[in-house]
Amino acid sequence: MPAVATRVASELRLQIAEGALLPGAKLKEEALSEELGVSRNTVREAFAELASERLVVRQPNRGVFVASLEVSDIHDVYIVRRAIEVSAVRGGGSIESIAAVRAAVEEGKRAAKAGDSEGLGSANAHFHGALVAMAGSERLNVIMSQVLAEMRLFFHKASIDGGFYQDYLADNDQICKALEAGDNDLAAERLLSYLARSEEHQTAVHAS
Amino acid sequence: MPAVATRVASELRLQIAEGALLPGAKLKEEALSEELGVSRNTVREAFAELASERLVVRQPNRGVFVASLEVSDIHDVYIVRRAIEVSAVRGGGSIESIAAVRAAVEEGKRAAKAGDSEGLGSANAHFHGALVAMAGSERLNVIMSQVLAEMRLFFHKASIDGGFYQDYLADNDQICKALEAGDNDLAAERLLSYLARSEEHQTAVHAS
DNA sequence: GATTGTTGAATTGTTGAACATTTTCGCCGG
DNA sequence: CCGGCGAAAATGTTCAACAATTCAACAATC
Repeated sequence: MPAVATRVASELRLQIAEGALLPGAKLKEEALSEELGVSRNTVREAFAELASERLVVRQPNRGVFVASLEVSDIHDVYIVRRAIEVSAVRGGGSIESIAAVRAAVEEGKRAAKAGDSEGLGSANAHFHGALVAMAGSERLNVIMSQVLAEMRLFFHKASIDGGFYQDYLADNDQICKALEAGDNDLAAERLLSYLARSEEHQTAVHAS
Repeated sequence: MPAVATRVASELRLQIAEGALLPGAKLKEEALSEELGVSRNTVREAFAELASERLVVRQPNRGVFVASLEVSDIHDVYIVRRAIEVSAVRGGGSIESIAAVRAAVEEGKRAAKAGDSEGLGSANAHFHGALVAMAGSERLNVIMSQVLAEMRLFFHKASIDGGFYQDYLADNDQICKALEAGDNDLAAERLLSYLARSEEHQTAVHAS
């Protein structure tokens, strides 16, 4: 992807992740074109990239909108997560890749101690990314990073009730311990349990 | 994606799948623009779509090329297949979704009887697509369809040695029988065995 | 009053041309 | 043989225009 279009896509990605652009918001080509000092065509190329990541949806002749996830999408996303995360965990990983998982757990602990709610969410994403990275597949990593980006779309609401990451922190530690002990099946079992609870939680938050 | 750009992308997708555009071939914007009677910008939008599907790769300032898979890519793709196909099979499916799997098996048998090698490959793709569809996840279906499209990139060479689909046909039937019997774990086990053999085969063909 | 056309402005879709930037490649001198 | 020079070619980006579509406001009809 060309340099300028990539920059524009990154900028928009950032604004979506930060919540500056809320789900459902319309992205007008001309407005963005002026605001960012690039041509409409370049904005369009950026749109194409974001659309491929499902961060925006393109409605023909109507425009592009920041993706907004329905309750059914939540379930859909968790099906994907179960498939790739559990598969990666079952396959186990190298010493280094497990160390990366451990590092993400510790990162979460530090954030918890510092009361950094933002950092906790970030560490949790790193943890699950590290799980998938154990499989050593570039494609799987890309898929997972897109899934995590999609999840940020509804984390804004979910993270309101603080302290809900606390439980997950312990889960993550347990999963990591099982991996370090070489008991991949136990790790997978714990991960499945975590994912079930997480999905339930997210669904509950968004049903209201 | 706009209408014209979509049409162009489909056209290129077809030519790649048929082997009219071989891996590594360069796609020149101006040439395609003239040939298809669309503007360069539109061709670029089509490129963006194909790049997101990994059918072409974009090398900045150098152009776009039909993707060409290395041996390491083969392994990578099979990691993804193991993750999503096995997960879907383990989760089982509805009566109708299993019927779709059965339909793909029968489609393969008909093609075999007719000596239609092309149809055999197509039926095999349908079979594995139907397996993933059991999970009922739109995202998983999209991922699988892209993986299958990628695999067509090196099927051209592999399908040369005829009769190699014959064995797979029996495998598919056995997997389907296990699903129909409700024994998802057995189906998953057989699928894993199939995937291992298939990967070995593809690797062998491409090592030469 | 509610549904249905109609009109016109706003937005997206697509084109074509122009220019900047980068790569490619032949060529020439050493 | 080769390292650099420069022209040609291809991509990256912008700009301006027009076509096609959507959308909202308003008129018309029942």
